[in-house]
Amino acid sequence: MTEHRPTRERRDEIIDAMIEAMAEHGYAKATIATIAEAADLTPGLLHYHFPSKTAILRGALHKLAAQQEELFQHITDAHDDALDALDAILVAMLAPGAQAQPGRVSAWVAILAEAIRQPDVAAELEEALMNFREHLSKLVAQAESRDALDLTDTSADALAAGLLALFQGYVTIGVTARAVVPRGSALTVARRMLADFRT
Amino acid sequence: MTEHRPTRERRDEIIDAMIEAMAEHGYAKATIATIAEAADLTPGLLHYHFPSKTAILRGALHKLAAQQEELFQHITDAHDDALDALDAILVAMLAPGAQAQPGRVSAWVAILAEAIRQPDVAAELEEALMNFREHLSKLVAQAESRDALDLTDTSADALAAGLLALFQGYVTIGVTARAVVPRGSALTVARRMLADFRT
Amino acid sequence: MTEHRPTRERRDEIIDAMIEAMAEHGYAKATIATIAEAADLTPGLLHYHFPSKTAILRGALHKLAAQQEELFQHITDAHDDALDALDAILVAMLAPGAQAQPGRVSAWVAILAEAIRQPDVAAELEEALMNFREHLSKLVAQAESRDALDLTDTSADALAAGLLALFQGYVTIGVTARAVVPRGSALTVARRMLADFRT
Amino acid sequence: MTEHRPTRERRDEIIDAMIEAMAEHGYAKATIATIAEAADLTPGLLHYHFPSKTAILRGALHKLAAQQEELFQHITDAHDDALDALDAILVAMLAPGAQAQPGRVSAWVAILAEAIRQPDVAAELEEALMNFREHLSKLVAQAESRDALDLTDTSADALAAGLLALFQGYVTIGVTARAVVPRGSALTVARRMLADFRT
DNA sequence: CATGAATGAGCGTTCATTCAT
DNA sequence: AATGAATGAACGCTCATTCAT
Repeated sequence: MTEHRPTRERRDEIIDAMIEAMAEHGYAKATIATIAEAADLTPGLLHYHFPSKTAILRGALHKLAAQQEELFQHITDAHDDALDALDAILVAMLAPGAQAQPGRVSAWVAILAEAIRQPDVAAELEEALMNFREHLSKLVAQAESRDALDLTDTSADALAAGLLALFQGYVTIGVTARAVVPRGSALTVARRMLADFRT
Repeated sequence: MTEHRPTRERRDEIIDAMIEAMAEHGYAKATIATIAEAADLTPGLLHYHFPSKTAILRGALHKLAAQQEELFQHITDAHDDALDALDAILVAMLAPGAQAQPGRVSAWVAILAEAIRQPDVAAELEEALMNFREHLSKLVAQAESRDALDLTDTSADALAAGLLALFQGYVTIGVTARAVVPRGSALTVARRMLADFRT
Repeated sequence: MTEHRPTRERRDEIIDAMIEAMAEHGYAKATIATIAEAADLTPGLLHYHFPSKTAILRGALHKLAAQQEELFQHITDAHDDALDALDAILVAMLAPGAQAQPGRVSAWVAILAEAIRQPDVAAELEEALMNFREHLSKLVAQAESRDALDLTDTSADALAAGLLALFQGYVTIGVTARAVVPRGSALTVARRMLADFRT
Repeated sequence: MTEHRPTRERRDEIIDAMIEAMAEHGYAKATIATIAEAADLTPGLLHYHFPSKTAILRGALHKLAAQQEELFQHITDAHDDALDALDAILVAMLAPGAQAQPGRVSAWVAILAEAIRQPDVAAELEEALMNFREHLSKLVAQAESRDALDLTDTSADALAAGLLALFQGYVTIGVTARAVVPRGSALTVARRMLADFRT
């Protein structure tokens, strides 16, 4: 019999189990039973701690986003110059072997797909992406204010969104059709895509 | 009673019905019954023409890809200069209102999600993306050969893949979290991302 | 394997099976599986023919009410005099052994209980009871027009509703606490309750 | 943390909570968790004080019946004449607005429904109804002994049961199909139904 | 080719009850 | 006496697939 533990900890375990399950099978096949088994729990317990499967999914999305945001923040803190920080983020997202946890990426893409048909997931996703964009936007704006970037005809938000789209696209293709992107080319290309904005 | 018609036409109708159904509800809710109704057929008949639901999905992916490829080809044929053609493709993919059929985009993203867990779908998707890349790659290579593009440190395939990733990312975000991308910014940003490669 | 049959017939079989199951166990315990087994069908088939369990319940209510109404009509047709018809209905409802099918009565009470929490069932029930009342009301009004009944201070609808309440009460108590009503007393008492209205 | 209190009081609180919960949602939706919340207790504690959910239900039935019996007794005590007391009970049960607590009535009908499938509940219900009948029976017998009622061809128990059926029927219809009974007609009709027994 | 009823495994969810603390 | 996490069986329902006609 499973030991008793406070809800807070159990919820976290369940979320981790869902991420794990989604990484392998996508959301639809990440059944309550599968998740429960992965966490060595019973199906009933999952619904004791969460009102629905979607709620677990939202929890997973929130956690993945928080970890990503944490990574961005960590990189940002480690660099004095905004442009350096931006480049370091490019490296973290696109360098070969950067996606250290391919499972997490699969889980992320699975969440994207769910967002299409579950409005509450879409809302949570939008919030997360908005946070990422804000983070990138701040760096871009800082660089511009030091005349390190030229945003003529466009805006910090626009460029940040473009970078986000680039990340998202590379990641998605990486999971579904790896061979399309020449090995190691993502970082190089992304850097040159950013180059024209540099002064 | 529905009139008898050759398999080839029926298959096409079924595929259209699946695309339509997926556009509205995603893959999971695009049930055989729903598709059958949309195509004004009976569930049994779908399995007469296709061995499985996945097979219909592959057909849908194939058709959407073919239509996209056709669009690329049409644009390419209409421009003498490779760089002009590339720009026209950017416009077609990213200009505001370019995604004239948001349903098709939803269907496309739904297919992406399925590709994660269905290897045969992933294979078909990879083939389609590879074709797109080849098309873009050819245009890039042509432009380079005329010294209109500078691919130092990278390759035509790499740049083509980057553009593809950018399209994919913008499209995905557009469907799931529209507010993240400032209205009308996609095309402008994409053009400047390409600018550094121009000579 | 069960033979194929048109939906109309299957629906009727399923409704009968639900009535049977409710008679024995009430609605909550009349599970889809139980009903299916009683009709020698598979659970999935029940949902092929009905959208929900409640829909089957509504069907059962409709059928029971129709049969009751048919009985009323048959009795009415068999008597020239409205008062004779009313008395014959009292006999049919309250005479000892009148409730030839105690199971049907149990099913009816189970439906009553469901009507409390399912608004759509309540609506269907109200319609059925209204029909009964109308039928009794017409008989009462006929009798009054021939000066066989005196409705001073009240109305045909009111008396009809009172009779309905009396039926309902006797039937309910008969199913849940039989010993409370002295054997054979229901018809006698009901007749005397009606007596004061007679001229 | 809830203060410790003797079992007797806790049991009463739990029973009240169940009545409250049933009034709103019927028996099936009156879950242990809901009841516990309403009583500001924990689920585990309910099973400390009661062996099962049915036991709580029996307690609720007992309490509602006791309150009804108390009302009957109070009315009886307030009238010297048995016939006056009977009439006052009719008023209390059937006058418009008499059912001051519609929730209690809903709870009562919900209990009726449970009695169909739970024999121990049926036994408790029968006992309660028997007590009501005895009470009415005593009043009827008293009136007869004073030659105020004529029970030729029937008995005090029979008439008492008939009145009980009438109450039950009006109450049941009132909860499930209010429109069937013309507003304010119940008391008038019931009085005339009793009239023929009067001397 | 075509129909649509039939199948059955599997899904998310509920909930009375148990039990370690 | 009290907590609240844990259990597990059962529920209504979905749906790709099969098949008699």
